[in-house]
Amino acid sequence: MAARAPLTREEVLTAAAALVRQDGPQRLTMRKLAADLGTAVTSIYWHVGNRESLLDALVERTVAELGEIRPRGATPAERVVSVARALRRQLRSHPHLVAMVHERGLTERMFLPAQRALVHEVHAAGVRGARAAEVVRAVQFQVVGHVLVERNRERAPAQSPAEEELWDTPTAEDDRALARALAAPVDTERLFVTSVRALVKSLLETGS
Amino acid sequence: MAARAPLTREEVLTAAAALVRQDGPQRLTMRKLAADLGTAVTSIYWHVGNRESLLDALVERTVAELGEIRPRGATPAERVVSVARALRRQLRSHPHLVAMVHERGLTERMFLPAQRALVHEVHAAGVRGARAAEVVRAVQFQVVGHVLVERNRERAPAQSPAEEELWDTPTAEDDRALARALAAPVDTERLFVTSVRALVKSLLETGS
DNA sequence: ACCTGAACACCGTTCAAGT
DNA sequence: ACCTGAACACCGTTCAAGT
Repeated sequence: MAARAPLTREEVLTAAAALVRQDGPQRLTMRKLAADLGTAVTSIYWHVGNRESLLDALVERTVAELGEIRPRGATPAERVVSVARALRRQLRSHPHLVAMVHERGLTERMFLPAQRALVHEVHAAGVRGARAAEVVRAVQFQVVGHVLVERNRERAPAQSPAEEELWDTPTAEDDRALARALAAPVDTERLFVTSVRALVKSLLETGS
Repeated sequence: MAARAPLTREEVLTAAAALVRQDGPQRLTMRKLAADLGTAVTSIYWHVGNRESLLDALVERTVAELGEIRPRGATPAERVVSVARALRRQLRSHPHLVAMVHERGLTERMFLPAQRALVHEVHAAGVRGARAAEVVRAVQFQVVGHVLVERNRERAPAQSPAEEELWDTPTAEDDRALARALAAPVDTERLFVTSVRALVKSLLETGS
């Protein structure tokens, strides 16, 4: 039995990332992590401080790994929408990142990679100054909020009141097509694009 | 010392609600709850099953306590915005409800009280069927998402990169007013209204 | 500088036993 | 029907002691 090579901070982070990828941050325990690494629990503390700062470091690392965002499309509005879509795709490809960032109050962080691109496009649309800042922030809240709700619905338990009950005749006001549409599962991708497009259209076309 | 009156399910829920109101769901422990109630921990299990279903019941109870939502305003668009604002206000007056609902994957639940009102207004705007459902859902995701992000930012730790650094000259593209606006704290109420108004405007005015 | 086991102060939950 | 204490299998973290 060769003695274990000395533990490094990077090694701890990588093992923690693997654990989180499988089971989510909730289920990352210091003891399980130590077992995976083949060390004593207490060694981990020497390298990363404690669980809190371990998760901090993990968020930082994962965000840094997200690639740059390249806008696509003919008009500034289209390009803003493409930034929003790209960011959504990035976040969805790291499902637990969203939870980690949310739990740690760092939603701001999730949006940083896209901000530079967004500022550029809003400027290209001729909007500047405080108004431009408002547009950037509106898109930020829209995208991050949507992803949070989306992720949330995915891990939702069976709807507690059945959908049909919710959309009975009085609520739907005799609009059968509406009742049917609301009872059906949401096409979140489509809803996302529709919403962002609508938001951006209004915000970019309104005069100062 | 009079013997304790028999414990009831309602009593447990009320004590749990008080604990959650102060410290949030994270900090509600069965043992603390038992201590507050002056009973053995295990008595609680007899009345509410376990921690999971206790929190379920708490969410149900709190949502039921939210009042009805009355739309205000002259046009359907204005009235939809007023529903969104009312819902946001309700959710913000129960700060921990948002966290509980989110943790339990029940964001749908948060929106139910407002849905009936919203359907009515969208119909009044002449939008029906599947398109109407899309508008309702777009507003739903917008409102719930915004509140989630907002709550999240409020309990955020100190911004890890200082705001000024983020908004240095290259990123802000020589737009000093933009840099200043993005460095300043967000007026979330204003941002919320601006966003919802923009979204609703586009969605209600676009022909089918 | 790095690792270790023992120990502390917590958890949620089960269960047999009481009345 | 309702309550209890003891016990189980977990946590994160600290600390003195090792090399």
